[in-house]
Amino acid sequence: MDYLSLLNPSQRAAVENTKGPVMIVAGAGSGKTRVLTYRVAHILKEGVDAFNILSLTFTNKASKEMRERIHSVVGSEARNLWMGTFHSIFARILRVESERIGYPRNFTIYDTDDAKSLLKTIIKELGQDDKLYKPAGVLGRISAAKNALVNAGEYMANDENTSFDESSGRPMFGKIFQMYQDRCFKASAMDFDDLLLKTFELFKNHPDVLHKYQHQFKYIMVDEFQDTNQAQYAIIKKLAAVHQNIAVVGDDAQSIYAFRGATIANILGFQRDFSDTQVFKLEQNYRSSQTIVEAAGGLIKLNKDQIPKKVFTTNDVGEKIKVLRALTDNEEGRMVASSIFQEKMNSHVANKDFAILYRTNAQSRSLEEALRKMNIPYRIYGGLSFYHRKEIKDILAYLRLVLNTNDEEALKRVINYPTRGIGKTTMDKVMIVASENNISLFETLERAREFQIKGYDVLGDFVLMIRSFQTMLKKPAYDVAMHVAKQTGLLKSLYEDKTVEGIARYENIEELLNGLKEFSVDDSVDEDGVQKYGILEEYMADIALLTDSDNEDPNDNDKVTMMTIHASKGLEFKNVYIVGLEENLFPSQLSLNSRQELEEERRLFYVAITRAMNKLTLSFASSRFKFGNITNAEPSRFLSELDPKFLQFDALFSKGNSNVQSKPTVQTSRFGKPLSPTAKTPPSTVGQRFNTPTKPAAAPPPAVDPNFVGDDTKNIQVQQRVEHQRFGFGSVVSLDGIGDNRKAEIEFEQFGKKMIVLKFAKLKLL
DNA sequence: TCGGTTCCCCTTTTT
DNA sequence: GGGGAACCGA
Repeated sequence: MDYLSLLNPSQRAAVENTKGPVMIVAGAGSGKTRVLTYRVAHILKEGVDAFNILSLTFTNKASKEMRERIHSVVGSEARNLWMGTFHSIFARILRVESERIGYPRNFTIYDTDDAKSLLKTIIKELGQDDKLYKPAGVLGRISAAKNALVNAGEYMANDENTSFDESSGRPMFGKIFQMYQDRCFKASAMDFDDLLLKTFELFKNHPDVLHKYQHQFKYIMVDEFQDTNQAQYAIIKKLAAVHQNIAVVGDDAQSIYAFRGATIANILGFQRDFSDTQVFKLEQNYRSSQTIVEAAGGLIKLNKDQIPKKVFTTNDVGEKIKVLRALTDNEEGRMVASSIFQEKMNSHVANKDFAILYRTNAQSRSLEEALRKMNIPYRIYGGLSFYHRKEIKDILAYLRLVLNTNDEEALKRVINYPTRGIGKTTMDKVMIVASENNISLFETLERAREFQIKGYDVLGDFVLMIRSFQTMLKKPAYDVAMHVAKQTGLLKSLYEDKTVEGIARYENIEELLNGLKEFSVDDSVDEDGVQKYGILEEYMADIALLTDSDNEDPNDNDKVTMMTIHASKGLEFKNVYIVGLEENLFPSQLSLNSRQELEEERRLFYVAITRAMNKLTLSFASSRFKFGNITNAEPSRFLSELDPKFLQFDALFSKGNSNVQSKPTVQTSRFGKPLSPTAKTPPSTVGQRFNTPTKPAAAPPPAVDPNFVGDDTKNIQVQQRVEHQRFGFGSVVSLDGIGDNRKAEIEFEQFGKKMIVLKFAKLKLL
């Protein structure tokens, strides 16, 4: 295959210059994956062994896709490439080298839930308040430290850290960090960040190990370089130090993980650390229409932090970007669904050519509902992924425990599920004994009788059960898992649950077991001609870092894609809908504190726009459900940051509302209050054609007085008598929250107690 | 100890 | 509007 002829000059240069440090600045849609693919193929054609090539990507999806594409160029040799995510490649190295850092080879990888749960346990053990030391917050700070290559000991030794924690009222932070590390170690577990930090430390403290990998990886490639953090960069810098054949590919305009420690400084650092770096810029966009490319380019220019480049395209001008305005989030869903339906009818595009992108996972609900009603098949990526479902985590926890009885989080999860009479009291006792004797929970269970723990017989049964599973570990993974599912009673308890959710859970377990079966069967044979099969240990190592979308059924993929913008990076679709373009949602409320954060949101919008090939539709709603309350929403500032010449507003806008784009009108449609004439929305023009159930826009409950005017509630007091536009008379019982979150608990004469968010409620003070 | 209920907090974004 | 923890009664 003459792949070189498929490349433009700068792409070709990026592929052919395989020696020395290379930086490829690749604009959106500029054929980055193609370049990376052919570059690997090219290196292989030069006679380099696949084992000597390391290619790091950011997501499983990206690495899988790239491996497949390389496979199609060079054939089965692609199998031997070291190609995967940072986390999975480093986990693999850490398992091989585990004894150097005192871990067993089959260490557990704690996911975020495990980590938070462990932190919570520690915080309670230290007698601290978990409102002050919020597990998620503590984990975030630990994570930030690790990503900056600071371990617990170093953290505590640094005055700046300790005084910061003291002044922020969290003097115990260092201690918690230290204990967390100790407990992870005792549990033979690592969290995601440990996979990076410990790899770094492994290389730093064991030069012979570093030497080995430095010489093994003669060629290194890093995709999405703009999203690497300090730890990731430090590791690849070490690995590349000998051969210096390192190519990084990235686009600063698509850097959207600064919140997680990714730093653009790596791009600048690279050229400093590798002084003779060749830089190639890929600026021709092959993906999107001119309209889309130029609209996106105009938007991203508003950012101060960026490396200047000029992305251009020779594609058609294409259609304008449509902007849909809805009254509610539900209507937004209907409008998007109708639009997709219509588009399919008119242009004969497949479901899989559509993507709906949103800022937060929570937005998927209204869209799902609308698509379902119109019988449009869809698939949601991310969110509560398969491996995070309770029933899946339960069975995996059993399997984790069988492989690693030190795994405290797994043990706590399954010890009383299905219930076997081991409750909180017993477990509290077990945990105390364990920590007094400095032994694991599992060992404590084994010696429960010796420690005179009440209920030692039941505990003993549990231990025996786990031990009996361990005798099967050399059998195919599927056999073990099936046995575990049956013996623990887990399968039975799910089978007996005939609720809709129960059936779904049972099916999920079936799906997991099917996956295991597939994994267990291996059509190859070993040297002795014996059929090989996958064992549990291998399976668990494989899936620990899988989050979603890897068990895709290729025969069942003509579906509309729904995902967060973050998850969409690197993908492309013919028709893209970006929904929820509202202030405080996109850009996120939490990003409004600094220019840097706002610019990251803008880059995120840039990423979203540039996913689209042919048609792009943006939408927003004037009101949206948030925390169970209807909240008003203003159109996003990002809408007015797009050059209006690229936009086409839907019918609503044209009706005497010409300036709506620069200064969006906000409708207060809360609780069915009649809308001003301009906003009297007919069902969206597309919606009408398809019999969407005639929509009572905001689904308003009881009638309200349209002329009701609320008072300023700034000085509201407890016991204040009030009148609510819907609930009538009542008095304030208590007040809570500050600023926009200020809430009042009000006892209404006819409706009882209600929690009212003052910002949105219309209250008369009496 | 357990199951049901209330209540609280929540929302970025992901490996 | 939902999930999870805390709370409560049997």
